[in-house]
Amino acid sequence: MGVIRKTKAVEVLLNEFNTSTVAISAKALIEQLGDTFNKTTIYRVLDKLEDDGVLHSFLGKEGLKWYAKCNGCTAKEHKDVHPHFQCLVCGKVDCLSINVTIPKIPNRKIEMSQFLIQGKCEDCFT
Amino acid sequence: MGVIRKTKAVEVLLNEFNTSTVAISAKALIEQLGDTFNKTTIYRVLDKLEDDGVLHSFLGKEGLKWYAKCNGCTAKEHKDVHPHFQCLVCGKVDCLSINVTIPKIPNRKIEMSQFLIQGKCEDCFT
DNA sequence: TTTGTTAATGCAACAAGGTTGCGTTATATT
DNA sequence: AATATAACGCAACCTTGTTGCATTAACAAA
Repeated sequence: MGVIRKTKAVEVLLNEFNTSTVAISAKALIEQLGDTFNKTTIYRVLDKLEDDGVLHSFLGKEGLKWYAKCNGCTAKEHKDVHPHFQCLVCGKVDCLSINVTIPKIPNRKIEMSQFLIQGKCEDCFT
Repeated sequence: MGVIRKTKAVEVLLNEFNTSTVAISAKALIEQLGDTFNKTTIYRVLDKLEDDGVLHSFLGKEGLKWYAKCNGCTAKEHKDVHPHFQCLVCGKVDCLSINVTIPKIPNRKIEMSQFLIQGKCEDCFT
C-alpha cells in the first residue's frame, strides 16, 4: 500500500476536515480546490485517507460521496456506525454522534451500514 | 400530472416487482429489458411509478438507484422507513420488514431517512 | 370504428461524478 | 547529490442518468 508522503494536497485536504463534524463532498472539494489541484489528485488523496482510517465516507443525496473525519477508527476497521444528517434546504451534511441500534437479522452477517437522515438542519429550521 | 396509460413498458416493469420484497436496480432492469425498451423509457416509467406510490426507491452501494414495491404507501406520502439489506457478495438487495427507530434530534425536522445495511445474505452466508 | 388529443416512446446527444493510463514531478531515503 | 518510487497532472474515458424533440400509440368521444 505504500507510505504516505506529506504533500501539499494531503496537507490542504486534511486541513479541510480539521474543524468539525461537518462532512464535505468530493464534489465540493473539487469546486473549491480544483484550481489548485487536479480533481484526480483530490479523489486519490481522499481514497487514501479513507484507506488509512483518517476519513470515512458515505453516500449522501443523489449518490454523492461525502467524507468526514473519523472518530476512533483505525485503518483496519471502521467501527463508526453513526448516522449522517443532510439538510434538504442548504445541503449541509454532518455526522450525528448518536448510537444507532442495528436490528438483528437472522441468517445474515452485517458488515456495515449507512444511515442517512434527511430534513431541515438547525439553521434552516424555521 | 396526467393519467397513467397501461402501456407495455408499464405492464412489463410492474410485473418485475410483483414477486417479492426483492429490490431491483434501474441498471439491472436496463440490462435485462434494454433490448425491448429504450433506457429512457425505463427510467421514466420507474419515475412515474414512484410518483404514484407504486414503487419506492433508494440508493444502494455505489449510489445506484434501486426500486421495490411499496407496502402501504400512497402517492402522497411514503411512510416506509424500513431498512434495506444489500449483500456484498451477490449484490442482491431486499427490503427488511423491520421497524427502525429514528433517533430524536433537537432543532431538526426529519423528513425522510435511508438505512442501508450491508453484509452477507442468507444465501451467501457460509 | 374512425377521429382527435396527448401521454408515452425512441433516438441521439448531453451532463455529472468519478476512474484509468501514462508520462512527469517531487518527496523522502541513502 | 543520487536514487527509488509515491504522488501528480493531463487527457481521455466510463457509467448512470437526463433532456429535447419528433414519432407512435392509448384511450375517450363522436
